[in-house]
Amino acid sequence: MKRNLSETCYGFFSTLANPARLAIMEKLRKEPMNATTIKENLGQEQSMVSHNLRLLERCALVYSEKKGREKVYRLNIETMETIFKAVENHANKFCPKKGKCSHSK
Amino acid sequence: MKRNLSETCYGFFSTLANPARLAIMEKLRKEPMNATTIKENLGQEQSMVSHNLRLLERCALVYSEKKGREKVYRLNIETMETIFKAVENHANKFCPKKGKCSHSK
DNA sequence: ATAATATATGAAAATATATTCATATATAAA
DNA sequence: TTTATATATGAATATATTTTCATATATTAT
Repeated sequence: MKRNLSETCYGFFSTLANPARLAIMEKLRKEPMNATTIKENLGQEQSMVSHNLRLLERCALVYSEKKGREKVYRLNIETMETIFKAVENHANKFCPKKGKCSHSK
Repeated sequence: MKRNLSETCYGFFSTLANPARLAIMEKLRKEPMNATTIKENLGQEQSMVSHNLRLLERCALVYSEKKGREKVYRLNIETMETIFKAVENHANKFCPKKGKCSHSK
């Protein structure tokens, strides 16, 4: 399958490059959860959660299943475990101090 | 080593979530290269290349070695091959059409 | 020394993204 | 069938990031 890697990566990484969405992903890594529970657990605005879940789902980083009036989200474990582990390994091996690789100007 | 995964991921992904930087990474994936060659190959502004290489290096996604007045950059292959392959696999498996996972509003 | 080349830096301007607010829709409970 | 709950949507505002420009520094060649 012929794809442009840079473009694919841009979609992928920019979907993940957001603290609120990453917090959601970390929650979902533990267990599936509906949108309201996510909102309550993380103290995020309802509509922000909804916007962000849509982006995550579009990129197939999470799946959802409708359960009555709720919508239960779960992580795409196959992709995300690989990615989380790769980032963890990278950080442990190459980023000596908290904050080094992060967002100090 | 105790780290906050979300924060680590945020630094990592936001460093990668940029088309100009990804283009650099794709070039460096082929072979090491100095900043001027990158600039010429990609037609990017000199100072933008410099700013972006600094971000990539801070996050240890690339390394550099000074060679006279040039600076030769090379990919952190260990990390980046894993990541690129994971994204490629994800896209092939989960993102049926060009543009689906990408940036259509 | 002087000029040329490679890279770096900081700040301003341009652009993109996130967040909130008001409101809509859909489903279930009373 | 009215009310409550869960989620979605669009547009306005707030915030963050990127890009460019002017200029600085460092190294090599003349």
